[in-house]
Amino acid sequence: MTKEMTIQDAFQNVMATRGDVPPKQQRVLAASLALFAEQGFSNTTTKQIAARAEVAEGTVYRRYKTKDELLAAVLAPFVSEVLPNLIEDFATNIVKRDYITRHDLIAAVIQDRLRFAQENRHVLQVLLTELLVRSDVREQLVPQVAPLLSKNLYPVLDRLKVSGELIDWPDDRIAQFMIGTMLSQLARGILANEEIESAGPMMIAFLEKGLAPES
Amino acid sequence: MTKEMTIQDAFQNVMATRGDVPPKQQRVLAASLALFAEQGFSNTTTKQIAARAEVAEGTVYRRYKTKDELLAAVLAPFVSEVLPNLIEDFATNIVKRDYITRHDLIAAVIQDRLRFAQENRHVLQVLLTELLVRSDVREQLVPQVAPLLSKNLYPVLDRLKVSGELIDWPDDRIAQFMIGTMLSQLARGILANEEIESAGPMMIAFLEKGLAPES
DNA sequence: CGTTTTGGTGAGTAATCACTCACTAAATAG
DNA sequence: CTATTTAGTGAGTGATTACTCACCAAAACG
Repeated sequence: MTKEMTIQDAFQNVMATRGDVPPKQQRVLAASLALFAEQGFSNTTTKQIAARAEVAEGTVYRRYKTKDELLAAVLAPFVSEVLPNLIEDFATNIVKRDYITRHDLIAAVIQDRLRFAQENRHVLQVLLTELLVRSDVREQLVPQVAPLLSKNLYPVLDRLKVSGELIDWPDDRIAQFMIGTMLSQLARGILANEEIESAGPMMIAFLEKGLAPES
Repeated sequence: MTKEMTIQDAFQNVMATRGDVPPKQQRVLAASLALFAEQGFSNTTTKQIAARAEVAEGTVYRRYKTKDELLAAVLAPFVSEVLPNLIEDFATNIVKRDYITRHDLIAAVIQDRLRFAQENRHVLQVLLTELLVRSDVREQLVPQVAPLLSKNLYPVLDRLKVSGELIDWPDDRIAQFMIGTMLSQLARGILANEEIESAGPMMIAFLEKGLAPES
């Protein structure tokens, strides 16, 4: 029942809210995402975007007044729609069970999120790059994502700690190790042009043992 | 006995080889590294570099003919001197012991490398960012780093697998999880402006359990 | 129907960029 | 000493950039 929402879905969500977006504007957004992922934001010119979207350069500036607004328009729906939906969906699915094992939790996190990372790897790559380079992006996104984890993931972790299923480390540290393990797979996908999916079972086993409580 | 070589040492090594480099050129390299880390390579202008190094803009181009060469000059000594030294040093220290436990290995990797990451976090940040964005950097560095791991780390891993100290997974997967765990800490340092050092013991415990052989 | 609004165009512009070059200063060589 | 090389300078340059604007076409409105 997990939603497999891609960035395209999110675009359409946002668009549905604001009336339908003309097709050429959608092409501009798609071209921007593709080029930002391939070359990075600041190595991409508005001329290139116009060329790939097959529109005039003026069209690029019709809706978004600056290149920065264009970046925001690409990333914002992902952060404010896609990501929250995914996390909340995960939380409600896990929380409603009476009893959760460590394996349940980790398998759920890894399997769904790995698919998600595979589908949205372009946005993730752009987001990651800009996080490293631009402090303004950092300062906007960190306070938006952090509470999502606090509200949805951390309560589940606490439940598992109480029932002796999970090691008693700070929630943010456990989250760090889970995210880091997935990140390593994403990095591998980018560096070696490798498929992400197949490593699932090993990642689950690794996390399951690494996060087991002290015997 | 681990060498704590910083990028400055590496600069001086390379400089010693090629005769002494004039002080203004060193200032150019230092200013470049600082600005690349703060703003990213392509958001940094040669004018800014000249200003921070307090030299004329022409001086920036005296030794390095293009901005790209300047990036290479900043990254190259790190990859071709600092990194190999570190890895080989680690390997010889570990290999000469008769018997290694999983704990020995992981503690050695984490403790030394964490210090290293802390000291060289600026170069690492630049390197990481450009790896995400520029395929030419990727294609130059991957084949230079991969054999280092194959020659120095993988034999040690194999020994541990044989003696039942380590889970029987492919070497590259084990390396991935170790690197990923450290990367997660680096990411945390960048995102939250947090000190890196303190998390050592938890990272060691996490990896030690996660990489234990199946009971 | 005329009028207004909306989406789209592409030549044009001011600013900025990486990079050059003619030149000076000083060190080194012979 | 002169001659040559090396380090450094900063005004200048052509190319490129993000962005603008006068204009057009068609749809929506009344």
